[in-house]
Amino acid sequence: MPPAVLTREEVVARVMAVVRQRGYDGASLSELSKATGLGKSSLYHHFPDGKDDMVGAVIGHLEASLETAVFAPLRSAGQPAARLQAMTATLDGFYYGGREACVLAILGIGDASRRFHPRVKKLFRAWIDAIASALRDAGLSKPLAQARAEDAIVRIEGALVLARSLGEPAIFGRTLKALPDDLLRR
Amino acid sequence: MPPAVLTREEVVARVMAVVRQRGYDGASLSELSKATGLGKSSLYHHFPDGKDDMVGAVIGHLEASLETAVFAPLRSAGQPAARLQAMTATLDGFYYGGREACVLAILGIGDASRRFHPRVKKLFRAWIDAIASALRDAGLSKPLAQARAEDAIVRIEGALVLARSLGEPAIFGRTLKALPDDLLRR
DNA sequence: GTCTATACGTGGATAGAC
DNA sequence: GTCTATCCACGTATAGAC
Repeated sequence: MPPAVLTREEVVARVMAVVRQRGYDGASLSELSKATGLGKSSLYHHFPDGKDDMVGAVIGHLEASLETAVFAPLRSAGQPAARLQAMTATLDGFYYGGREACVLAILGIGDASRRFHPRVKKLFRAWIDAIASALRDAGLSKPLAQARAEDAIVRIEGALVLARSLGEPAIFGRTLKALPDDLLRR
Repeated sequence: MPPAVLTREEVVARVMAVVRQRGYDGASLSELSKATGLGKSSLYHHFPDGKDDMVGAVIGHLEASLETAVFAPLRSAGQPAARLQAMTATLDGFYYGGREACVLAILGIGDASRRFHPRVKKLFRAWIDAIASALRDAGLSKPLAQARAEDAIVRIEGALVLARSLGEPAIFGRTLKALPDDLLRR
């Protein structure tokens, strides 16, 4: 094994990939070690509190990358419809066209949920607020924008669950495609 | 501990409750033992292949109870709108008003997904078909009924994820309430 | 059918050399 | 910063008495 040229970012990305596929409890240190190319001790060097720290870093990464890649564009100055389409395009990439699960949803299960609930909740709230902001700019009332924004997340998360359960990623794509118009319709 | 007056049904129900809250990997034998009031050895007496067997029994229970409580009514002879409302009422109970996760979604994560994917997929398909049957009876075209039925599951599963992630069960209730009209609109 | 006791692997975590 | 070696707890699973 080469002397680990991975940046912290890359290590965190690989930890996220494992957690995404195996769940928090299913993500063992051995597997995380294999996935990152770092021995267990090295992992503890970078993440003194173990798995908790690693997943904390994953959430931190999500907080940052969602903010810049999803939330900020949703709040920007362009056409609301275009902003929503930008979001769906980005999400299609994030979730590999519906083939990968949502880390936030995964972290709502079992032990992880108690540990990370506050941050997960905050992230979902920020996401909802960002979508609602685009909808308000399109002329929707505040309560309607809020409700539709929540519905957007509902459909995104649900589409991921169903697409993966059926082994039909296309369901996610269809859902994303319909989303902007459905949200903006009056 | 009394000589276990629990029926197999009750044992399976308690296993399901644990899996629902902790996930497949998080559901340890010790916890299952505590929850059922049966020692580990007793569990192996009833379920020789261990956790796999137990979760298999949980899925069997779901196959049966969803068929009688959800699918069959959806295919029955009443008004389509009434059949859909019956479904949402039943689901509200199944999921404790949005406070409990969906076992099928839980089983799509990690190890469990490989093991149980075929049965989970079949169950989702049967559910979609049953909803589509009600929508066809309401006059929708076959492809539209199919797409809307998939969207129904998308929203149900997504609402469960979001309601639990935000700690706002009401999101699930709102989603259920809007569902019949949304599905039937043309 | 249920229990106690136990075997054996793996999980998370640490010590200490390099 | 990374490794090897090791620790202990807990996980799954089994044996065998009652």
